[in-house]
Amino acid sequence: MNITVGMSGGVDSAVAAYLLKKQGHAVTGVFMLNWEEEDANGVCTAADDYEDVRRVCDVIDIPYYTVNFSTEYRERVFSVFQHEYAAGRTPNPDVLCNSEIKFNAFLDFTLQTQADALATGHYARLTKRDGLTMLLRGTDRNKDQSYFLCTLNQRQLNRAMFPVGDMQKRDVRKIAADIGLPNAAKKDSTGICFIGERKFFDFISRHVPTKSGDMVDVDTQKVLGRHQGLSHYTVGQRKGIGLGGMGSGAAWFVADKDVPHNILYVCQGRDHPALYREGLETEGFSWIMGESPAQSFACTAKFRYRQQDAPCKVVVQARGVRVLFDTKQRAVTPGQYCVLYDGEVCLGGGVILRGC
RNA sequence: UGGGGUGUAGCCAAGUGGUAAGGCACGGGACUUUGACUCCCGCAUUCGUAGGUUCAAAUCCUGCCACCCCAG
Repeated sequence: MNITVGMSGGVDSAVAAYLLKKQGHAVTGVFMLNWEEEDANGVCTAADDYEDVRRVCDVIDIPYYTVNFSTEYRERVFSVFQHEYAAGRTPNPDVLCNSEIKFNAFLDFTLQTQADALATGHYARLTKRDGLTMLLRGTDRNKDQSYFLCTLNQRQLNRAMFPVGDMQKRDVRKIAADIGLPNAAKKDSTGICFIGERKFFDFISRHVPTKSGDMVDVDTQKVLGRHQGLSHYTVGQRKGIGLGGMGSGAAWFVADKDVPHNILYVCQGRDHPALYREGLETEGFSWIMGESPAQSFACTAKFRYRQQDAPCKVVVQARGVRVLFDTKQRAVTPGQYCVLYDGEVCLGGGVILRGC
């Protein structure tokens, strides 16, 4: 097969490319440049990453080149990111990036280049069942990235390959080291995909209009201070509230946001009841199989990445799903994705409209 | 300008003669392909201020300053 590997400069995609080449496929490494802003130090990290791609591909001995989807990224991912924050929600741009850029704009592009499939270094697995492509959690429980792939559809998954999805991260690094890949010990990348680690407060300030307002105690309704713009806060957040020396002495957390009135509601104590929700509703829901398994059913849910699965009941609604947790969950956050799982199988995901 | 009280880090607050607890906030790091959470580390040579007593004072004494309360 002719396989294009989306290469980031990291070990996972590098080893993915190596494994496919070793299996006899015709592999081409492609580096995507989707964000052209320098970081706080004036450094363009993408240049360093591409340099790693070059060196890796030389070692593996495969052709490589770079493509630029920064326009598509800005229009289809970043604009949504901005609108969501402006609306008081906390978006997950990386989920959107997978469905709109990597496995959409980029996938289409690679197919036009005669590639048969697009491989990435994601920790997730694919398997066929009844003619459908199922998305499974990555074998490495600590690295599982199926959450980020929750909105991919059959068309996209049918052309996708995740060569390291059934491996442990440490084994991936070992292979990288064994074959002499220069990035074998490179630190895992973090931050928004393609944008990278940022001082988030400043980043939001630059890209989203913010307006300061009152911080109100959810219990007493008293104004305790000023917030610096609702977009800077996420439900359940502790950092940045700046309150101290009051009440019980415990830390304060963001309980809720009133966007129309520009009020940040805060509460004291990590386990304050105001932080808990019985369930949630999503706006729309993307089913991996194309449709829901039933009108209502039991399964587990993650409503943020790297969170333990919460057992729940799901009811499919006209738009989206309604999820009722077996036990109350802390900090259900509008804008984040609620991803459903049936054991190893990722059923799909939808954006959280509200906790309830 | 009679009486009483209080002044310890950005905030709250232990400590009443033996060489500055703790919490919150904040900063840094770890974790992490979102944002958060979490964890770890750091954070008052100094206790309103000026003197005095003492081997030794945030702790005792005196003056001054500030704030609060009661009475005027």
